[in-house]
Amino acid sequence: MIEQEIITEEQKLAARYAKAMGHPIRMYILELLTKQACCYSGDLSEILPIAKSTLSQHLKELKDAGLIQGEIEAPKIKYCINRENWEKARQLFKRHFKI
Amino acid sequence: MIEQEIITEEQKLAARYAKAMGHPIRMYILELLTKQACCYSGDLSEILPIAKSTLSQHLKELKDAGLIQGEIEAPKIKYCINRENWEKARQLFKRHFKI
DNA sequence: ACTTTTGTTCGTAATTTAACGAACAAAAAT
DNA sequence: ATTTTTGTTCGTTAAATTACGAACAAAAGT
Repeated sequence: MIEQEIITEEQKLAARYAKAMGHPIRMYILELLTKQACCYSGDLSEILPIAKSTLSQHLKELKDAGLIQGEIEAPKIKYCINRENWEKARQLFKRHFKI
Repeated sequence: MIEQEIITEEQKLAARYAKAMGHPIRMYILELLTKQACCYSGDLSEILPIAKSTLSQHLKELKDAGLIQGEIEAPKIKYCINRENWEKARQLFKRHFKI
């Protein structure tokens, strides 16, 4: 055998998504985006009690994990859920929680 | 109003659970425990490619998040899912992912 | 009483995360 | 051609995470 892997790729991916969701601010953003399709980071910046640079970091993490995507609508950026990966995450957690 | 909270307690709790799940090792442990009821940490120690002290830390995190519980069966410790909190997490993620 | 088994705690180190303000970049508006 | 708006990047700091081996503790077995 080439490599004896104990932890599956699916578990790694599920952990990756979970980690991205593992902060109240990011959980808030994700829930907002599943409720209302899209939002501008400026809107979030007004609502959330954090510096805009911090918000930018959180958005980047969600983007890097693949859970959201940003579309330029100059000079703003419109953020939406990344449907494809969101569906993947949904399936993984569905199995994880046996829903 | 006393305090203008933007982020709900449910979002905080969901983020707490997500954070606990946000590591491949912990995801593996949780999935194992949902598949086979219980396990001893010694069993995990044999399977997983990490030091037993590191495993102990991961188990403590899952315990602190409330997702698992340990029962002493001297000299071993038997770990199980914490059914009550697991159900709470399941409900939170069910809503989060609209499952 | 001693040894073994089992798992935690301690001490340490490297890395990552979270947070801020300041500086910067890009494009729209004036 | 400036100014404004918008959001990222940079530099920094503090705290948390991940990891290890060594030391320790508790209880069972000999």
